[in-house]
Amino acid sequence: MGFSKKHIFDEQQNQAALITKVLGHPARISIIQHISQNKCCNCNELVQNIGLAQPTISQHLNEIKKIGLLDQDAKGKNLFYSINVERLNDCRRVINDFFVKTQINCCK
Amino acid sequence: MGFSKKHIFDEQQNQAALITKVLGHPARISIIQHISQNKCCNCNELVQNIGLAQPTISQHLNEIKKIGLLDQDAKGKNLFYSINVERLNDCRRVINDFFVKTQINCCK
DNA sequence: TTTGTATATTGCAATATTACGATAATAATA
DNA sequence: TATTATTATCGTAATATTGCAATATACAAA
Repeated sequence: MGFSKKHIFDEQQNQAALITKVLGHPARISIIQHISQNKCCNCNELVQNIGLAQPTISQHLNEIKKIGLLDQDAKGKNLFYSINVERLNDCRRVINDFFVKTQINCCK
Repeated sequence: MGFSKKHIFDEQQNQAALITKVLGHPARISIIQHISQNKCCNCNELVQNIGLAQPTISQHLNEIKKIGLLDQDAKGKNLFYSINVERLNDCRRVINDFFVKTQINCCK
């Protein structure tokens, strides 16, 4: 198969899984960290810094955009990325909720 | 390709990515939640409750074991799973660290 | 307009993931 | 011992992911 049977799970479960799936690659973790550390970060800088080919970085950026974590600011031929902090907090909350609920259930 | 170039990333990045990758499937989120809610939960109960075939559940359980999140207790022919709460907290900490650091970088 | 720079898209190869039927392995019970 | 119940493993099909070369696109500067 290869595909996931998403319809048998609820909204929350699919949402948590989607967010963690996007984070579930070291390149994407690294990209997010690098963008957060460098206010004006374009694709080329990521390519230089991370050591993956430009199309690969572009592809990973697209995955990260899927959960709304990236803002873009086009300045001439440059495209500067930044983290959407609100969305970052949303994601953090969703994952934290999962951990909190799981832990509470375990310990009662 | 299909494989990830893990060697170009640091320990922390790979660790965060590994944990989130394991959590990045709704079936595994669901399995973890179900085990946490039911003290004595065996494979069969998960199969009944989640609606995936027994080999599929078994496979997902193996993925979750990769990050040490599951304890097993064999009672006769039954195998009862429970959450390793220490490991759960470890994972929570790793992911939380990622979010905290990213957020701090964004807002300075 | 031509050239150069930055990013996206396309196409493809290699590998990984997801799912399940069939079967094996293990242990309790009749 | 034969049967039954529970879980793991094997094999396989379908799909997804990862990575990159080649190419396209968009914009700025010469």
